Amino acid sequence: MSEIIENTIEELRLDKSKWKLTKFGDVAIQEKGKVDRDNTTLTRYIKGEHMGSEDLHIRKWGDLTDEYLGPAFIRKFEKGDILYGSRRTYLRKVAIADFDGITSNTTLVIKANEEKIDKRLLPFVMMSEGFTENSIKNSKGSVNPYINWKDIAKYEFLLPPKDQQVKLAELLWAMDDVIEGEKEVLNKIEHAYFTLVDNLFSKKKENWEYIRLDKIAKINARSLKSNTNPDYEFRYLDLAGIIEPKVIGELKKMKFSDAPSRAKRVVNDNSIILAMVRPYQQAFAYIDEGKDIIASTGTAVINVSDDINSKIIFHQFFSKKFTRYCEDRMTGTSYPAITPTDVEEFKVALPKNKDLISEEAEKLEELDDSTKIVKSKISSSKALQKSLINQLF
DNA sequence: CTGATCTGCCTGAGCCAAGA
DNA sequence: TCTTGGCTCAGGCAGATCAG
Repeated sequence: MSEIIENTIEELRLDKSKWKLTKFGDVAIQEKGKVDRDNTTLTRYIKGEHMGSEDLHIRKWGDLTDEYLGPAFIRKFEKGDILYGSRRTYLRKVAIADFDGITSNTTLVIKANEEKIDKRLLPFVMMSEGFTENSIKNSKGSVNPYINWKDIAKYEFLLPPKDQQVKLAELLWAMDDVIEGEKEVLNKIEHAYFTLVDNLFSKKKENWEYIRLDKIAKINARSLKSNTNPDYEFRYLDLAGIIEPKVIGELKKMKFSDAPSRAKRVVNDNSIILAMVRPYQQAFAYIDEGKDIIASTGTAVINVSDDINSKIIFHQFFSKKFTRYCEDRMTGTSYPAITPTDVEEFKVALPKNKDLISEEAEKLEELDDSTKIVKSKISSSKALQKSLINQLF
């Protein structure tokens, strides 16, 4: 696919001289239609939170009968309209409605002026860096920056001639199709993964044994002592370091003398790290190479004994059984957390047949790897689409 | 002294109200 | 009615404090 795009960009570059500097207000129309909520057949509404950043698709909505809805929700939108979140425009909330409904006064409802622009192309103009930059730069208000229509309408960009608009819109939507397809694949794989995890670990099974974790693993075995060399330099793994389940971000390098007091737990190779705070968020990660990583005391560092494939332990923490276990035990209202003791006492499931351990662990790893691959495909497809958008507008 | 828990600060985001 | 701006709530974090 990337080849097609390269070629298209090449082709367009030659022609860009024919593109016309155009004001956004000339190709887009702000819809201000209102809804009488007591007297309407419309049932769905869209709040800011229903729109995702950099996601053209509406995936969530509310139902009028659901719950109380603030009086600001009076704006009518129709299928095909573009919704634009006018508050905090750096969030890049641009979405296309695929049904008629109601939204609030702070969500702009926009229609394409189809005499000037192909309606399928307009949303991508709004996704561009230039458009977003304009919105951010012209936003008013300190607590809640927002953009006014007149400042959006002033925004100028290069508009291709109609025949090219059609081609570009087709290309961009084809890329969108690819991304949506990949997302669907991801959903399926993740579903398969969690189904397997729960089948293996959440149900009692014959020929499996249930063993306290501390019988087969060391938990928080090593801590940095206060007499540690102040110049000792390490990478610090705190809760912010686990950006999503199983994913470690860039870790800050620091010296012991500058480190926060909670930088204590020594991480080894093949360590399982569990964030004990808000365990339902599953900020759990597997560290292959743990040399010179120090974790915060908000985590449990688990090292499974060598004769057991530690991956089969790691994946159990993503089971419903473990989530429920945590929910039963965690304490604190604003800062719910489990303790190292809870981790020690958790009973892990292991097949009595040792061969089965590696076999199941491998299946889990395979699904996990596929997830990673599809995720990276999605992010590179998105990056490609984004870079095309920014080369165009 | 070490680890667990509390408290308060900061930020993000939605909602609402006053002013033009 | 539109524009502008602040209030409020919740999440997240980290230093302070507490308890064994």
